[in-house]
Amino acid sequence: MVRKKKPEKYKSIIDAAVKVFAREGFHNAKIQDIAKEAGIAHGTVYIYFDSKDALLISVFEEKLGELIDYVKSEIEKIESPEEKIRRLISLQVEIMKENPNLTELMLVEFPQTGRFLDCSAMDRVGEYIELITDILKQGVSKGIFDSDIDSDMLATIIYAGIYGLATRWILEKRDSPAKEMVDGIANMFLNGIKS
Amino acid sequence: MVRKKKPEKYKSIIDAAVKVFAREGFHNAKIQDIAKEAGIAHGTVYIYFDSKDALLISVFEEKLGELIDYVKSEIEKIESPEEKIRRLISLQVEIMKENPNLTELMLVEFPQTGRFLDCSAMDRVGEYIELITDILKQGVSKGIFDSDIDSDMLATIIYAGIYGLATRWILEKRDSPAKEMVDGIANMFLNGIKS
Amino acid sequence: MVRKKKPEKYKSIIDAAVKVFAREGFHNAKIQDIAKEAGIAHGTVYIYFDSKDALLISVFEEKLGELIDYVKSEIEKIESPEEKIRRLISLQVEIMKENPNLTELMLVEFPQTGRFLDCSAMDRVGEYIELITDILKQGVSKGIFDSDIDSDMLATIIYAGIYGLATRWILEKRDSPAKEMVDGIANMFLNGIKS
Amino acid sequence: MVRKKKPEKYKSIIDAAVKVFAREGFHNAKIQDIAKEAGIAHGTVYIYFDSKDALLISVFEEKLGELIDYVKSEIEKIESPEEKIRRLISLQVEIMKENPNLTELMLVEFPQTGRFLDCSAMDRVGEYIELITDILKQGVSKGIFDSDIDSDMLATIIYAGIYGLATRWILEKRDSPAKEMVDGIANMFLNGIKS
DNA sequence: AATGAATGAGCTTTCATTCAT
DNA sequence: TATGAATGAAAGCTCATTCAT
Repeated sequence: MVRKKKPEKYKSIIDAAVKVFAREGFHNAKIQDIAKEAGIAHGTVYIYFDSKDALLISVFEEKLGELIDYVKSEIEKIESPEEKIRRLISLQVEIMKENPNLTELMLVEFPQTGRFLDCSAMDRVGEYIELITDILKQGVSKGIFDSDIDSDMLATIIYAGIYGLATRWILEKRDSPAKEMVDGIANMFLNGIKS
Repeated sequence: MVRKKKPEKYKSIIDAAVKVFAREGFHNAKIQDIAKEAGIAHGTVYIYFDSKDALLISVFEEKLGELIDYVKSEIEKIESPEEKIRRLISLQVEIMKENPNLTELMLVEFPQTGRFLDCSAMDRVGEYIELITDILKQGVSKGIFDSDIDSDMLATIIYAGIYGLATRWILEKRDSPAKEMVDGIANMFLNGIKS
Repeated sequence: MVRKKKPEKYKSIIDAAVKVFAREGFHNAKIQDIAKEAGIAHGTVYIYFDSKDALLISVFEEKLGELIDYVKSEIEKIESPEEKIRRLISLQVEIMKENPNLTELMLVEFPQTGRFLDCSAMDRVGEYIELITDILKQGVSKGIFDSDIDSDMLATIIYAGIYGLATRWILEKRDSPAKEMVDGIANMFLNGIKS
Repeated sequence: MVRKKKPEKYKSIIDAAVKVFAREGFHNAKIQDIAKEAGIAHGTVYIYFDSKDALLISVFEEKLGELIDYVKSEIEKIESPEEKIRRLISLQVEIMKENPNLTELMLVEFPQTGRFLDCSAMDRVGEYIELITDILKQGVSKGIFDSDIDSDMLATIIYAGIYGLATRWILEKRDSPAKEMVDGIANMFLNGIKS
């Protein structure tokens, strides 16, 4: 039997990269470390990825895609725009709790290193904001949200709020991002826009 | 606080570093480039700073301190908590517009690189959030803001919102952060918390 | 000489190696490329050859041997020493035209890389010069060539001339090595030595 | 006093490179070795040369230029075309004896590695052949050389002969390239073309 | 204080070679 | 035999830092 290039190894390198990039930062991370984390020889990394940069891009694309798809699928199950917003925020926080390394990478490393890379992952962020915009528009058309709001702008603000909150949480290594904080941010946003 | 007045060259290196770190990112920035930007030989940098890391820390401390002091002094001139919040947000945006390099550095490089540095600059951020907390508390005690709010948490959310908004603005290289957006974010926050 | 008949795949690897070594140079050539050229997996190369070096040596020995045997057999058919020299030169040029890759390898790669290899192929070159020496000696003993000439030295010069001419031809990627040039070099050599 | 980038160091790296490239071959030569040979740190090489390739190109250009200029200046002192040819050959042999490393590099490494480099040194070779062509043309116009000869072609043959002879000499590590051989090759060429 | 040539640790990347299948 | 994923030694190159001037 002829073995195929194992996709599990691809995944395991991505996962190792998430850990090491998050722990060390992209520039301080050594391919050697990632390989060690994945339990393989460092040369093997180059069978699956063209370069360290390419690995980072793949990490972003794979993981960001996964997350956004997950959030989308969860949001679709919900009818009420208000609940969608609450769910969006709590989902984000859940994800943060369960994938602190990945979150750290996305929030801290992606903006810094990603901007020098020619990378489609940036577009996924736009996609995510569109998701929020759509929810807001639904809410407006249903008369739940104030019709004065600029959905695009507000979507950005909400995204930014979650993003910024998460960043602070990450940077301060808080143990629990507090259910209260989720509700707090959700309430504030919703109070601010409800008609 | 006593601060020895720094020589001109010290300042010019800091300013050059702000530009180059923002342009290239900390890791890609070369001491050589910073020296060139400052119009000096690269060896000279080491007369004023112990290392590249130390230079980055000094940049953060000097500049972040300046900014926070400026914001504080502006806020103090205002009486109304609501207006203080509005002013805070618009100041932040003003600063962003006038110091895009510095803003970029603070928002994008500081979180990434700063966390590996043993650095007092982090504390200044806390100071800034306290500033917001104090405003909120004033508003609550004056009956302007809802007494249910958790000032600490909300301060973090507001800081995070501004931070996140700014980050997106930076990353998307928007030409104008839109007066509307400033009002939008201020209104939403204030609507959400006003009693 | 006893040579075990080599399997087809052995030959095909040698031929692929000639192409790839000539095209890329020995050091730039990858075993992978040679395998691809031969239509096999790169691991298979190591079933037939111990190492990349060994493959190069085999290429030299196989191909140089073939060529020298061919030239010898052609020369033997001719009686006149003068004609033998002319034939020798024109044969060399013919071979060059028909096997540009191999010629390039022999002329350009062999001297450079070959000298680091412990390799019997060098001896075949000596054999080739002896062939020329013998022709010259025959010519002298028949009174056709000047008896003053030092056959060994002259053989080297003639070999060198052909070699050098060919090298220039190779390096300049000339399309036609010009019948005239063959006659020119032959005439000059012969005029110079005829008694 | 401000030190300038020392040109002696540039020269010493070139000279070290000549030795090491000749000894090891370009691909086997390590920058480390060249630096050691020059008595400097390996990083220093990169102050003077952009890359290993660039170093090789510089070696070719510097040294080949020097040699050709030297030969030209010597040839100009001589009146008789016949003597010019003799001098040319003996000069080449002299140079070979005095600079065996450089000769080896020029003859063995240049054709092999040089062809992959975008390099003006190739042109200098053409210049050298033109020098021979001009001598031949002078001889023809003075009635010393046979008017039937094709100067261009013959120049190439003579160059090739010297080149090829030198190559064999190099490869066989002969101790003395024998005054006789110089005369032999000169005589043969001249007998072959004299009118 | 200022300069910039020199240093060398350390990293990414390549690819010949191995070996489990 | 044949395969090709995996290995890891080895080398080019960078750039923060030093220090003689």
